Amino acid sequence: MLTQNAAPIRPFPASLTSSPMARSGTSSEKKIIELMGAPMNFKRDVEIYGENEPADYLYQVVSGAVLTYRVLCDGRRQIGAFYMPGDVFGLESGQAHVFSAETISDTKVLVVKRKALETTAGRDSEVARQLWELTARELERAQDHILALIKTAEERVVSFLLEMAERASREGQIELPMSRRDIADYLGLTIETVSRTMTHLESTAAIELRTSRHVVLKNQAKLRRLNA
Amino acid sequence: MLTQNAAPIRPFPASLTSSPMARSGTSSEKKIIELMGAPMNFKRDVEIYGENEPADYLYQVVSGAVLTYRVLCDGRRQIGAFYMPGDVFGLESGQAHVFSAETISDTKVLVVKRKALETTAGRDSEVARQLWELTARELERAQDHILALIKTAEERVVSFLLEMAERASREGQIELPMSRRDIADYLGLTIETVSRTMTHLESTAAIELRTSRHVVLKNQAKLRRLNA
DNA sequence: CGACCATTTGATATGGATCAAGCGATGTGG
DNA sequence: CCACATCGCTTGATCCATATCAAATGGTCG
Repeated sequence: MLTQNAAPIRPFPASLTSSPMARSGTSSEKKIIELMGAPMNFKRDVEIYGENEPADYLYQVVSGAVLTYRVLCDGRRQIGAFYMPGDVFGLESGQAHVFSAETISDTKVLVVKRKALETTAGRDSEVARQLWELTARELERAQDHILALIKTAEERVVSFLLEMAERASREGQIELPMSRRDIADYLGLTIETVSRTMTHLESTAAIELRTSRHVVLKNQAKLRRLNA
Repeated sequence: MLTQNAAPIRPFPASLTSSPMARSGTSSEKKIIELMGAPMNFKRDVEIYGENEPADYLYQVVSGAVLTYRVLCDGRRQIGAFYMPGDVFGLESGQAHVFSAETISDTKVLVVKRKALETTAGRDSEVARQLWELTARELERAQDHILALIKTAEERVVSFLLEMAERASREGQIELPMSRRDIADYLGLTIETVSRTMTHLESTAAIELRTSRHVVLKNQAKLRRLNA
């Protein structure tokens, strides 16, 4: 009945002490993690961190994809977000992670020690601003997610597709890294409903399913109308 | 079919220029707005700001209560959050508000010009940290809200009651400032379902409804069990 | 090629929405 | 101060979107 998978393998790079570099007038956009991060690789379906573990690191996806989730006592799983190349995850206000994070494809990330960042932020207001902005963007994403969750099944699926299109498409073609189960748990639906809705969207010529993971947006105007 | 009400009256205090004060090593916890804020009063059911208006101010509730919401094109309303005394709202990452804010009782707030705060944050890392923390807390709240929205009706209502109990109760007695409609739009349910669920919780002795707005938590253990 | 897993499709069940009264508290005008 | 109108809440009856249960299909990897 549980939705989990993933063997918990969680190696950390030995080389992650407070790096003593870069603190001058770094006004270059979104570069903190790029500058300070240590690269790390994960296989697909591997846990990067678990709920309740200390939130000591911040991650940026370089390639691949990651999702975060929480599980209710009876096994229902809520996916918090999907992270694609460029996205930052691992931000938490408290000391411990509220979500678990796991890869959905082979993934390369940059990792930064959170303490190091916060220390730097104390000195460099530009770094502080960037951290704030990351959190604010994450908040905005969560708010959009909330909005999606009050919609009908079809609207949720459409929001999802449009969101993915914005983030991971090449001219209306989306290559979904996640399974139907993941999509369902993100949207608060069942896999059957997600699947049926996709099929229905295809039958109305709004999309085309080259394969179950490869979606072509045939009629974006229509999709936007369906998005409520 | 629309859920709106509230006449849009939106006065701003003339006295809100970047105040030139307080910038030293203010390490006093959560005091930025208290220090810099100008008091303002609103009657009940009054709009404080609207979606798409410039997000120039930050607010802290002193007394009363405020809610934020978005409306979909067909009138469905999603309430983002309820703000009680001490809570800060109006934080936005972009230049414009994504939510509207309106009072649900006569309300006193403290108002700070956002630019002033951000300028201060550029100089004072403590202020920057506080701004960040506020945003992070808001994010956490949104994430909990998401989790609530995948649950059953009863679980949603219970989460809501427990949340309110944490924030606005005196020994298990909650005085709800919001209507059933507001609760329903917060939880993604109908007023009928909220009402029925409350009645059902009362019939199982989990709560007592002194009046429709005055809830007594009779059996918190049971409620917590029902919360999933 | 065969086993396995993800996805789709089909049949049925159900939780919550919708439609429709009733009821009780609050406020207003006579 | 009371009669009445109003509004917010509750309760009841029915409907429907989505869940659940079940099976078929298809794609992938040894």
